[in-house]
Amino acid sequence: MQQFEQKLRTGIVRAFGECFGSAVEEAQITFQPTRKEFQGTHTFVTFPFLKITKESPEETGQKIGEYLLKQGNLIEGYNVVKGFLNLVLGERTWLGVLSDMLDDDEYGKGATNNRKVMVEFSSPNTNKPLHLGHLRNIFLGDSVSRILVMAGYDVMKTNLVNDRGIHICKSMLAYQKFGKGETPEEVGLKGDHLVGKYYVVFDQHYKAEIDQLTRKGMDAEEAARKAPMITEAQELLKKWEKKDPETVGLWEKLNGWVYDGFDKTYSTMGISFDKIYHESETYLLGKDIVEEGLQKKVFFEESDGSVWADLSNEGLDRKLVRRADGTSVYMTQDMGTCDFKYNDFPMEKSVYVVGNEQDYHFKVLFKIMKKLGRSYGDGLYHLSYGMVDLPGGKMKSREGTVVDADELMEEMFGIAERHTKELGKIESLSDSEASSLFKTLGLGALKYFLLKVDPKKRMLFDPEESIEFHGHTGPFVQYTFARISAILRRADQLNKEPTVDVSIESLNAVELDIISHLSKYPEAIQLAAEQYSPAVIAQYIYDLAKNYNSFYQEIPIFNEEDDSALRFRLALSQCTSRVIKSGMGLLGIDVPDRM
RNA sequence: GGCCCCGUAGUUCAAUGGAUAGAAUAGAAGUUUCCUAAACUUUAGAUACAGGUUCGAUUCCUGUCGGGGCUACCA
Repeated sequence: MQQFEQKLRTGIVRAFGECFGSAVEEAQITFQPTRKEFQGTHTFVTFPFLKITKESPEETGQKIGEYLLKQGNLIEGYNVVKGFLNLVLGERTWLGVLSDMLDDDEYGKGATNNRKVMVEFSSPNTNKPLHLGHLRNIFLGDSVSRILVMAGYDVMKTNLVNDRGIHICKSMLAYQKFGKGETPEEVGLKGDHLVGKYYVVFDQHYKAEIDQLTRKGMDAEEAARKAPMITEAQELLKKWEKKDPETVGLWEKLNGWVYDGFDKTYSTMGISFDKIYHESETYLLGKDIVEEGLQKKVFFEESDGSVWADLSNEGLDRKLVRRADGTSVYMTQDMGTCDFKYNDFPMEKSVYVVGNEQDYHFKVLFKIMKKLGRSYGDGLYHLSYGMVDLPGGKMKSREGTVVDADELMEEMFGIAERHTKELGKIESLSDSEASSLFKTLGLGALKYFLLKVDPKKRMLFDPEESIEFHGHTGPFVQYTFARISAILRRADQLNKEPTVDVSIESLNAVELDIISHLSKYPEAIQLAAEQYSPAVIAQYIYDLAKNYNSFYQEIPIFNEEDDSALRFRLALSQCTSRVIKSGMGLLGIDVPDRM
C-alpha cells in the first residue's frame, strides 16, 4: 500500500470531521484513477457521502479539497467536477515514489505471509497428447502460482495425472492388438503421440464394430455396449485392478512413454511442478470419509445401501458418494484426495484449475468438505475457465479438430522466425541466440494470448489470425522491454547512471502517467492474487508498455539538456523495464533484451 | 424441464455501481538523418431486448430472446 495514499485517506477522514462534524471510516475512502481529461491522478467520489455532509456534491468536494490543500504538502491542487474531487499530488511526492522504486530490486513483491496454498493444474489423461484446451489450463495454473508467490504465499504446484481407467485401457487394447511392438524410438513419435495414435485406432475399430452390429439389427445403444472392443477394454481394466502382471506391465510401459512425452512438452513450455500425483495412487481413497460422513450425518444411506450427500437445503441436489455395491465414485476419490493432499502440505487454500464443465462437481465437493469440518474447507477454490473455441466451433477429438499442443508451439516458433527474418533483425545474433529468441517470442505470444482473457469466459482461438505480433500481444510488451534495454545499454556506454534528482520539478503529463501507473503495480498483484486472474496483470503491463511507447516517441531521452533530466528519464525507463520484466514473469513469459 | 455461465464497435477482448463505455485488429489519413517503425499520431465505429432498484447501471434484481455447459450408481 502506498504511503501517500494512506496519508490522503486519513486527511479525508479528518476533513469530514472538521468540515462536517461527521465520522467516516477510513476503509470507506477509496480512490479511482482520474480520467485523462481532468487534472490530477486520484479521484475521490463524494456522491456516497452527501447524506452525511448534507451539502451539494460541489460544496462537499470544495471543502474537502480546501482542507487537504491547507494541510501543507499532501496535495498541490484539486478540482471539483460534480461529485468528483480530483486531487493533484505534488511532483515531489511522485519523484519520491520513483526514487523508492529505483532502490527496490523486488518492487511489488509482497511480504512473506507463511500462508500455504496448493495449486493443482494440468491434470491430463494419459491416453492422448496435450491439446489447446490443456494449454489454457496449464498457463493459468502456472501463472496463478507465480502471482501467489509474488503476493507472499507459500505455494505448492501440483499435477494430478489421470493415469488409470477405461481411457488408457482403450489405448492399451489397441496397442496389444495392432501395435506390433512399436516403440516411440522406432517410429520416431513422441511417446504421448504414439499412445494417442492407438487411442484413435481403438475408436476406429470400435466404431466399425458398432456399425456391423447395428447393420445386423441391434439398436445403437446396445451395440455400443456389446461391441467386442469395449468389452475387452473393460476386461483389461478389471485385470489391471486385480494387478495382473502382464496388464500392469503394459500399462507401465505405455504410461512411461506418455510421461516422457509430457515432460518434453512441459519443458518446452517452461512449466514445472513441485509434486505429481497419480490417480492410480488415489483412486481408492475416500472410503473412510464416507463412513465419517455417515457418522456425522452429513451423508445418509438409501434403502438399497447406496450412500448420498443431500445438499438440497443448500440449493444443490443430492449426490451419490458410494454405490449400492460398495464401490466408490469420482466424488469419493476426490474427497479422499483432499485429505491426502492436506497431509502432504497443510494448506490453508487450495486452488483447482479445472474447466467449467465441472462447476457443479466442485460446488458439491467443497460443500461436503466444509460440512465435514475440514480446516481448509473455506480455502477450497475452483478456478473455473471457459472452453477455447476454434473458428469452426468446438474442438472435437473425434472429428480431428483438436489443436495439438506440440504442433501449435512449433507453429508459433515458426511464425516468430518468419516475422523476425522479414524484419531483418537478427544479423547480430548467433544461430542459437536466434533460435532461442524465436521460442521466447512464439511462446510469449501464445501464453499472453491465452492469459489476457478473463479465465471464466469462453474464448475464441483463431490460429491463422488471433496470434499476432502487433497490438495487444506478448511480443508487443517484449518489444517494449527490448527497446528500453537498448536505451539502458546506451546509457551505460555514456556512463550515465539512472537516478532521481529530487531537484527536478517539472514532470510532464506522459511522465506523470507512467510513474503513477508504476506506483499501482503492487495493487495489481494483490488484485490478481485475490481473483486468481492473470488477466489483471496482462492488462496492467500492456497499459504500461503502451504508455512507455508514447513517452519514448514524445520525449528525447538523450539530448543536450541538463544531466539530471537525462538521469531522471533513465530512472523512469529502468523502473518501467523492471516492472515489465517482473509482470511478464508473473505470466511465465520471458523478455528478450534485444529482438 | 431444472440448475450454472456468457451476450459490449465488423472482429477479438477491457471497464472495484461513477464522469464523454476503453484497447487491439480490420478501414481511412499521416510520422523514419535520431536511443529498435514488431513503434507512434489522427479518424470512424458498440452495451441483445423490456422493466425495476438510485444521485448515477455494461455492472445489481426480474422477465424475454440468443450462445454454451451441467443435469450418469463415468472420470
